[in-house]
Amino acid sequence: MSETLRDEIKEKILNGYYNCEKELTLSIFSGKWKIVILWHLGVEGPHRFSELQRLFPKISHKILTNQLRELMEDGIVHREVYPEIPPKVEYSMTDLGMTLLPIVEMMYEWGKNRMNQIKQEMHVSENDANK
Amino acid sequence: MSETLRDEIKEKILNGYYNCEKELTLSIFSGKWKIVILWHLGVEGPHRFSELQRLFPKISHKILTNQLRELMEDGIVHREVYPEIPPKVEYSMTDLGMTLLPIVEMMYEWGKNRMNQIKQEMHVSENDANK
DNA sequence: TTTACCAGTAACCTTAAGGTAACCTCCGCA
DNA sequence: TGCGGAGGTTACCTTAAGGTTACTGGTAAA
Repeated sequence: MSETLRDEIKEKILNGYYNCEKELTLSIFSGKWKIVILWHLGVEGPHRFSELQRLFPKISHKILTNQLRELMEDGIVHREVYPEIPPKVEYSMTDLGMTLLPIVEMMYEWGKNRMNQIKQEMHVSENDANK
Repeated sequence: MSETLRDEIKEKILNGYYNCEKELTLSIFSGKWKIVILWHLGVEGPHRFSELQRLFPKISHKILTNQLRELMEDGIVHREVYPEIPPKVEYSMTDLGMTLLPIVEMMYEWGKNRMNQIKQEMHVSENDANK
């Protein structure tokens, strides 16, 4: 089977876990940090591990490794090791990963609009409370 | 604050849990059955509870209720109760929900393409194994 | 009288995702 | 001698999502 897909996902495909192909897509980028990682790698280009750490101060070392590894196994992200001292490891989007970007961008636009609506409603209800 | 958003999500917004607005979007439709529910309601129109159950034989009663309730709380799905015997409850997309459909459709297209690639690679590797 | 339909609720259990904290390695440098 | 920076791994813990099972209500049909 495909060499660029996590075993867990392969299993789900074979077991008929998915009702529809869109759930495959969701499996790829659902993960607490994945879409933001994709965004940075896709829009800004390759990043070192420590750069990503600095971008997301709240993510722990292990979790970042983990999220990147899964993205790699799914063929979305490429890992390039430079044999230097101290080590340098760069993560970048694969061609396949880039095809995911339009979806992420739509999610960004939708989320931005929705967030604005929510904040407006929030202010309205604050005013209501002050009556 | 907004009356059409789950308390859990409101909390996440206030706590600065999200790094970016796209994660709000993801929160809305990440859930094992949500995107397929959205798809059916969005493309085919309103459905009764029992119709949805028949569409997804593997989903349990409680889980379906749960997924629908969350979608309602987030303002994506509308619930209409008809005071009949036996009870009739119809679920449909809200206007807000419909704005989510393009994203779901892109996820479907991406997933379909990716699934085809995977199946091709699968056959290739099967042939390799038979050499 | 019992069964089935339709929708919902509550108690409980299981698993996987996310997170913490400690370790390791290789080297340069003070 | 020992610290610091690069990236990584391991053991362990916590939480929430998903799931099973069994209960409720009212009525119509067998």
